[in-house]
Amino acid sequence: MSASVPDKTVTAWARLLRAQQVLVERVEGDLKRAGLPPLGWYDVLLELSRNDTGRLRQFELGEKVLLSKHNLSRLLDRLETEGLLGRQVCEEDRRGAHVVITRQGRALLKKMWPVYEQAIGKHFGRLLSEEEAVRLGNLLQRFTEKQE
Amino acid sequence: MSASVPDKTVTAWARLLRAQQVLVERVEGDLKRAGLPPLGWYDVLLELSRNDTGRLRQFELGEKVLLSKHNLSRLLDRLETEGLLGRQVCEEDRRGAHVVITRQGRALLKKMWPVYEQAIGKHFGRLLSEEEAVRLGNLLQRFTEKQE
DNA sequence: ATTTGATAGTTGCATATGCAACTACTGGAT
DNA sequence: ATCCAGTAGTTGCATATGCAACTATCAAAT
Repeated sequence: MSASVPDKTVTAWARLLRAQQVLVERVEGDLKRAGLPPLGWYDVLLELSRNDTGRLRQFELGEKVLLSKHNLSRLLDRLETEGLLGRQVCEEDRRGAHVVITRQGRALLKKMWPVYEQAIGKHFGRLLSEEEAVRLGNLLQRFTEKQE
Repeated sequence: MSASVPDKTVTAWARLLRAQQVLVERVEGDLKRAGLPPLGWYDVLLELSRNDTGRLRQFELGEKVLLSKHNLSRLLDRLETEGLLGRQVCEEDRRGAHVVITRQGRALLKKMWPVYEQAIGKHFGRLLSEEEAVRLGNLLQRFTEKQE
Protein backbone atom coordinates (compact mmCIF):
# COMPACT_ATOMS: atom_id res chain seq x y z
CA MET A 1 0.00 0.00 0.00
CA SER A 2 2.49 2.65 1.03
CA ALA A 3 4.38 2.95 -2.24
CA SER A 4 7.89 3.19 -0.90
CA VAL A 5 9.81 6.36 -1.55
CA PRO A 6 13.00 6.05 -3.63
CA ASP A 7 16.26 6.27 -1.72
CA LYS A 8 17.37 9.18 -3.79
CA THR A 9 14.32 11.11 -2.78
CA VAL A 10 14.97 10.40 0.86
CA THR A 11 18.56 11.48 0.43
CA ALA A 12 17.49 14.72 -1.20
CA TRP A 13 15.06 15.30 1.66
CA ALA A 14 17.74 14.73 4.26
CA ARG A 15 20.08 17.10 2.47
CA LEU A 16 17.42 19.75 2.28
CA LEU A 17 16.96 19.60 6.02
CA ARG A 18 20.68 19.72 6.70
CA ALA A 19 21.41 22.44 4.19
CA GLN A 20 18.77 24.73 5.56
CA GLN A 21 19.91 24.03 9.07
CA VAL A 22 23.53 24.97 8.47
CA LEU A 23 22.78 27.87 6.17
CA VAL A 24 20.32 29.56 8.46
CA GLU A 25 22.68 29.09 11.36
CA ARG A 26 25.54 30.70 9.44
CA VAL A 27 23.50 33.58 8.12
CA GLU A 28 21.82 34.27 11.44
CA GLY A 29 25.23 34.13 13.02
CA ASP A 30 26.50 36.87 10.71
CA LEU A 31 23.49 39.03 11.51
CA LYS A 32 23.92 38.51 15.20
CA ARG A 33 27.60 39.30 15.09
CA ALA A 34 26.74 42.53 13.32
CA GLY A 35 24.40 43.35 16.20
CA LEU A 36 21.32 42.92 14.02
CA PRO A 37 18.02 41.19 14.70
CA PRO A 38 17.08 37.78 13.30
CA LEU A 39 15.79 36.88 9.85
CA GLY A 40 12.19 36.74 11.00
CA TRP A 41 12.22 40.45 11.66
CA TYR A 42 13.64 41.16 8.26
CA ASP A 43 11.06 38.98 6.64
CA VAL A 44 8.13 40.78 8.25
CA LEU A 45 9.48 44.25 7.56
CA LEU A 46 10.28 43.35 3.98
CA GLU A 47 6.77 42.13 3.26
CA LEU A 48 5.34 45.31 4.69
CA SER A 49 7.68 47.55 2.76
CA ARG A 50 6.90 45.69 -0.44
CA ASN A 51 3.32 46.74 -0.27
CA ASP A 52 3.20 50.29 -1.65
CA THR A 53 1.06 51.46 1.20
CA GLY A 54 3.56 50.03 3.66
CA ARG A 55 0.76 48.24 5.42
CA LEU A 56 -1.05 44.94 5.43
CA ARG A 57 -3.81 43.27 7.32
CA GLN A 58 -2.30 41.07 9.95
CA PHE A 59 -3.65 37.86 8.48
CA GLU A 60 -2.32 38.75 5.02
CA LEU A 61 1.08 39.33 6.52
CA GLY A 62 0.79 35.99 8.26
CA GLU A 63 0.14 34.26 4.96
CA LYS A 64 3.15 35.87 3.39
CA VAL A 65 5.63 35.07 6.11
CA LEU A 66 4.04 31.71 6.86
CA LEU A 67 3.54 32.28 10.52
CA SER A 68 0.59 31.13 12.53
CA LYS A 69 -1.50 33.97 13.84
CA HIS A 70 -0.64 33.69 17.51
CA ASN A 71 2.99 33.44 16.69
CA LEU A 72 2.81 36.43 14.40
CA SER A 73 0.85 38.35 16.98
CA ARG A 74 3.70 38.17 19.41
CA LEU A 75 6.41 38.77 16.89
CA LEU A 76 4.58 41.97 15.97
CA ASP A 77 4.43 42.91 19.63
CA ARG A 78 8.19 42.81 19.75
CA LEU A 79 8.62 44.81 16.57
CA GLU A 80 6.04 47.31 17.72
CA THR A 81 7.83 47.73 21.02
CA GLU A 82 10.96 48.55 19.07
CA GLY A 83 9.07 51.15 17.08
CA LEU A 84 9.59 49.32 13.80
CA LEU A 85 5.91 49.07 13.00
CA GLY A 86 2.52 50.17 14.25
CA ARG A 87 -0.90 48.59 14.45
CA GLN A 88 -4.07 50.43 13.48
CA VAL A 89 -7.62 49.29 14.01
CA CYS A 90 -9.10 48.34 10.68
CA GLU A 91 -12.17 50.42 9.79
CA GLU A 92 -13.71 47.96 7.34
CA ASP A 93 -13.44 45.07 9.75
CA ARG A 94 -13.28 46.06 13.37
CA ARG A 95 -11.92 42.71 14.47
CA GLY A 96 -8.85 43.24 12.40
CA ALA A 97 -5.69 45.28 12.42
CA HIS A 98 -3.53 46.92 9.83
CA VAL A 99 0.16 46.59 10.39
CA VAL A 100 2.16 49.58 9.20
CA ILE A 101 5.89 49.84 8.83
CA THR A 102 7.43 52.95 10.38
CA ARG A 103 10.33 55.07 9.24
CA GLN A 104 12.56 53.26 11.71
CA GLY A 105 11.31 49.98 10.31
CA ARG A 106 12.40 50.98 6.83
CA ALA A 107 15.68 52.24 8.19
CA LEU A 108 16.38 48.92 9.87
CA LEU A 109 15.60 47.06 6.69
CA LYS A 110 18.07 49.24 4.87
CA LYS A 111 20.69 48.73 7.51
CA MET A 112 20.23 44.96 7.55
CA TRP A 113 20.31 44.37 3.84
CA PRO A 114 24.04 44.79 3.16
CA VAL A 115 24.89 42.39 5.94
CA TYR A 116 22.20 39.95 4.92
CA GLU A 117 23.15 40.13 1.27
CA GLN A 118 26.76 39.56 2.03
CA ALA A 119 25.89 36.57 4.18
CA ILE A 120 23.75 35.09 1.42
CA GLY A 121 26.62 35.55 -0.98
CA LYS A 122 29.23 34.12 1.31
CA HIS A 123 27.39 31.07 2.58
CA PHE A 124 25.07 30.32 -0.29
CA GLY A 125 25.73 32.16 -3.54
CA ARG A 126 29.45 31.55 -3.56
CA LEU A 127 28.83 27.82 -3.83
CA LEU A 128 26.53 28.05 -6.85
CA SER A 129 26.88 29.32 -10.35
CA GLU A 130 24.10 31.65 -11.35
CA GLU A 131 22.67 28.96 -13.55
CA GLU A 132 22.68 26.49 -10.69
CA ALA A 133 20.95 29.03 -8.52
CA VAL A 134 18.20 29.23 -11.10
CA ARG A 135 17.85 25.48 -11.24
CA LEU A 136 17.78 25.19 -7.50
CA GLY A 137 15.24 27.97 -7.25
CA ASN A 138 13.01 26.32 -9.81
CA LEU A 139 13.11 22.99 -8.07
CA LEU A 140 12.33 24.55 -4.72
CA GLN A 141 9.56 26.73 -5.96
CA ARG A 142 7.22 23.82 -6.43
CA PHE A 143 6.88 23.16 -2.78
CA THR A 144 5.46 26.54 -2.03
CA GLU A 145 3.01 26.57 -4.88
CA LYS A 146 -0.60 25.86 -4.11
CA GLN A 147 -1.11 22.11 -3.88
CA GLU A 148 -3.93 20.58 -5.82
CA MET B 1 33.31 46.41 -2.00
CA SER B 2 30.43 44.10 -1.23
CA ALA B 3 30.14 42.45 -4.62
CA SER B 4 26.40 42.43 -4.94
CA VAL B 5 24.66 39.09 -5.04
CA PRO B 6 22.71 38.28 -8.23
CA ASP B 7 18.94 38.53 -8.00
CA LYS B 8 18.57 34.94 -9.03
CA THR B 9 20.70 33.84 -6.16
CA VAL B 10 18.62 35.84 -3.72
CA THR B 11 15.47 34.36 -5.20
CA ALA B 12 16.84 30.86 -4.81
CA TRP B 13 17.74 31.66 -1.22
CA ALA B 14 14.27 32.94 -0.47
CA ARG B 15 12.72 29.86 -2.00
CA LEU B 16 14.94 27.60 0.01
CA LEU B 17 13.77 29.23 3.20
CA ARG B 18 10.13 29.03 2.20
CA ALA B 19 10.31 25.50 0.89
CA GLN B 20 11.88 24.18 4.03
CA GLN B 21 9.40 26.09 6.14
CA VAL B 22 6.32 24.66 4.46
CA LEU B 23 7.72 21.17 4.04
CA VAL B 24 8.78 20.74 7.61
CA GLU B 25 5.46 22.08 8.78
CA ARG B 26 3.57 19.60 6.62
CA VAL B 27 5.70 16.63 7.53
CA GLU B 28 5.71 17.45 11.22
CA GLY B 29 1.98 17.86 10.99
CA ASP B 30 1.59 14.35 9.63
CA LEU B 31 3.74 12.95 12.40
CA LYS B 32 1.82 14.82 15.03
CA ARG B 33 -1.51 13.72 13.66
CA ALA B 34 -0.27 10.15 13.85
CA GLY B 35 0.52 10.75 17.51
CA LEU B 36 4.25 10.56 16.91
CA PRO B 37 7.08 12.73 18.21
CA PRO B 38 8.86 15.39 16.14
CA LEU B 39 11.58 14.99 13.55
CA GLY B 40 14.34 15.90 15.97
CA TRP B 41 13.68 12.74 17.94
CA TYR B 42 13.79 10.64 14.85
CA ASP B 43 17.01 12.25 13.79
CA VAL B 44 18.78 11.49 17.06
CA LEU B 45 17.55 7.92 17.27
CA LEU B 46 18.44 7.28 13.66
CA GLU B 47 22.02 8.44 14.11
CA LEU B 48 22.39 6.21 17.13
CA SER B 49 20.92 3.19 15.42
CA ARG B 50 23.16 3.72 12.42
CA ASN B 51 26.20 3.18 14.51
CA ASP B 52 26.57 -0.60 14.82
CA THR B 53 27.17 -0.38 18.51
CA GLY B 54 24.00 1.66 18.87
CA ARG B 55 25.91 4.22 20.84
CA LEU B 56 27.84 7.42 20.34
CA ARG B 57 29.66 9.93 22.42
CA GLN B 58 27.37 12.83 23.07
CA PHE B 59 29.52 15.32 21.20
CA GLU B 60 29.72 13.04 18.16
CA LEU B 61 25.99 12.79 18.13
CA GLY B 62 25.80 16.56 18.38
CA GLU B 63 27.97 16.92 15.31
CA LYS B 64 25.79 14.56 13.35
CA VAL B 65 22.48 16.12 14.18
CA LEU B 66 23.88 19.63 14.17
CA LEU B 67 22.72 20.58 17.58
CA SER B 68 24.60 22.68 20.06
CA LYS B 69 25.63 20.78 23.12
CA HIS B 70 23.32 22.39 25.63
CA ASN B 71 20.44 21.97 23.30
CA LEU B 72 21.30 18.35 22.69
CA SER B 73 21.79 17.76 26.37
CA ARG B 74 18.18 18.61 27.06
CA LEU B 75 16.78 16.84 24.07
CA LEU B 76 18.53 13.72 25.34
CA ASP B 77 17.01 14.30 28.78
CA ARG B 78 13.58 14.09 27.20
CA LEU B 79 14.38 10.99 25.20
CA GLU B 80 15.97 9.38 28.21
CA THR B 81 12.90 10.10 30.29
CA GLU B 82 10.85 8.32 27.67
CA GLY B 83 13.18 5.34 27.89
CA LEU B 84 14.29 5.68 24.27
CA LEU B 85 17.95 5.94 25.12
CA GLY B 86 20.35 5.74 28.02
CA ARG B 87 23.49 7.56 29.04
CA GLN B 88 26.57 5.78 30.33
CA VAL B 89 29.62 7.37 31.86
CA CYS B 90 32.48 7.07 29.42
CA GLU B 91 35.41 5.10 30.83
CA GLU B 92 38.08 6.50 28.54
CA ASP B 93 37.08 10.05 29.25
CA ARG B 94 35.28 10.58 32.50
CA ARG B 95 33.93 13.96 31.49
CA GLY B 96 32.00 12.40 28.72
CA ALA B 97 28.96 10.24 28.18
CA HIS B 98 27.98 7.53 25.77
CA VAL B 99 24.46 7.73 24.50
CA VAL B 100 22.91 4.35 23.82
CA ILE B 101 19.69 3.62 22.02
CA THR B 102 17.35 1.23 23.82
CA ARG B 103 15.05 -1.42 22.48
CA GLN B 104 12.14 1.00 22.81
CA GLY B 105 14.18 3.57 20.94
CA ARG B 106 14.60 1.20 18.04
CA ALA B 107 10.96 0.27 18.21
CA LEU B 108 9.92 3.90 17.98
CA LEU B 109 12.17 4.45 15.00
CA LYS B 110 10.53 1.51 13.31
CA LYS B 111 7.10 2.78 14.14
CA MET B 112 7.81 6.27 12.91
CA TRP B 113 9.41 5.37 9.62
CA PRO B 114 6.32 4.37 7.63
CA VAL B 115 4.58 7.60 8.58
CA TYR B 116 7.66 9.67 7.96
CA GLU B 117 8.36 8.01 4.65
CA GLN B 118 4.83 8.49 3.48
CA ALA B 119 4.97 12.14 4.45
CA ILE B 120 8.21 12.63 2.55
CA GLY B 121 6.64 11.02 -0.46
CA LYS B 122 3.45 12.97 -0.26
CA HIS B 123 4.82 16.43 0.37
CA PHE B 124 8.20 16.22 -1.26
CA GLY B 125 8.83 13.21 -3.47
CA ARG B 126 5.57 13.42 -5.32
CA LEU B 127 6.59 16.79 -6.73
CA LEU B 128 9.92 15.62 -8.11
CA SER B 129 10.99 13.04 -10.62
CA GLU B 130 13.71 10.79 -9.33
CA GLU B 131 16.17 12.53 -11.58
CA GLU B 132 15.17 15.89 -10.21
CA ALA B 133 15.56 14.58 -6.70
CA VAL B 134 19.13 13.65 -7.54
CA ARG B 135 19.84 17.06 -8.97
CA LEU B 136 18.33 18.79 -5.99
CA GLY B 137 20.24 16.58 -3.63
CA ASN B 138 23.49 17.29 -5.39
CA LEU B 139 22.97 21.01 -5.31
CA LEU B 140 22.09 20.96 -1.64
CA GLN B 141 24.91 18.72 -0.61
CA ARG B 142 27.48 21.43 -1.12
CA PHE B 143 26.29 23.48 1.74
CA THR B 144 26.95 20.81 4.28
CA GLU B 145 30.36 19.89 3.01
CA LYS B 146 33.34 21.19 4.90
CA GLN B 147 34.02 24.75 3.84
CA GLU B 148 37.54 25.68 2.86
C1' DA C 1 53.12 17.29 41.64
C1' DT C 2 50.89 21.58 40.10
C1' DT C 3 49.25 24.87 37.22
C1' DT C 4 46.90 26.13 33.01
C1' DG C 5 44.03 26.07 28.90
C1' DA C 6 40.92 23.50 26.63
C1' DT C 7 36.96 20.20 26.14
C1' DA C 8 32.46 17.47 27.68
C1' DG C 9 28.43 18.08 29.48
C1' DT C 10 24.76 20.43 32.56
C1' DT C 11 22.06 24.16 34.49
C1' DG C 12 19.65 28.92 35.19
C1' DC C 13 17.61 32.45 32.98
C1' DA C 14 15.55 35.01 29.44
C1' DT C 15 13.24 34.51 25.09
C1' DA C 16 10.59 32.07 21.40
C1' DT C 17 7.22 28.72 19.86
C1' DG C 18 2.97 25.75 19.78
C1' DC C 19 -1.60 24.80 21.43
C1' DA C 20 -6.01 25.70 23.22
C1' DA C 21 -9.07 28.80 25.15
C1' DC C 22 -10.69 33.34 24.96
C1' DT C 23 -12.76 38.03 23.19
C1' DA C 24 -14.59 40.67 19.58
C1' DC C 25 -16.60 41.18 15.50
C1' DT C 26 -18.72 39.67 10.82
C1' DG C 27 -22.14 38.00 7.79
C1' DG C 28 -25.65 34.86 6.59
C1' DA C 29 -29.90 32.14 8.11
C1' DT C 30 -34.26 32.32 10.77
C1' DA D 1 -34.01 41.79 15.28
C1' DT D 2 -31.45 37.78 16.82
C1' DC D 3 -28.99 33.70 16.55
C1' DC D 4 -25.08 31.24 15.16
C1' DA D 5 -21.04 29.61 12.74
C1' DG D 6 -16.96 31.35 11.34
C1' DT D 7 -12.90 34.56 11.24
C1' DA D 8 -9.30 38.10 13.33
C1' DG D 9 -6.49 38.63 16.76
C1' DT D 10 -4.75 38.03 21.76
C1' DT D 11 -3.48 35.60 25.95
C1' DG D 12 -2.04 31.74 29.39
C1' DC D 13 0.37 27.81 29.85
C1' DA D 14 3.53 24.29 28.80
C1' DT D 15 7.52 23.29 26.11
C1' DA D 16 11.70 24.33 23.33
C1' DT D 17 15.68 27.12 22.24
C1' DG D 18 19.84 30.18 22.86
C1' DC D 19 23.30 32.13 25.78
C1' DA D 20 26.41 32.41 29.47
C1' DA D 21 28.08 30.60 33.55
C1' DC D 22 29.19 26.49 35.89
C1' DT D 23 31.43 21.69 37.16
C1' DA D 24 34.37 18.05 36.07
C1' DT D 25 37.96 16.17 33.66
C1' DC D 26 41.79 15.92 30.46
C1' DA D 27 46.36 16.73 28.60
C1' DA D 28 50.37 19.47 28.11
C1' DA D 29 53.82 22.64 30.26
C1' DT D 30 56.49 23.80 34.31
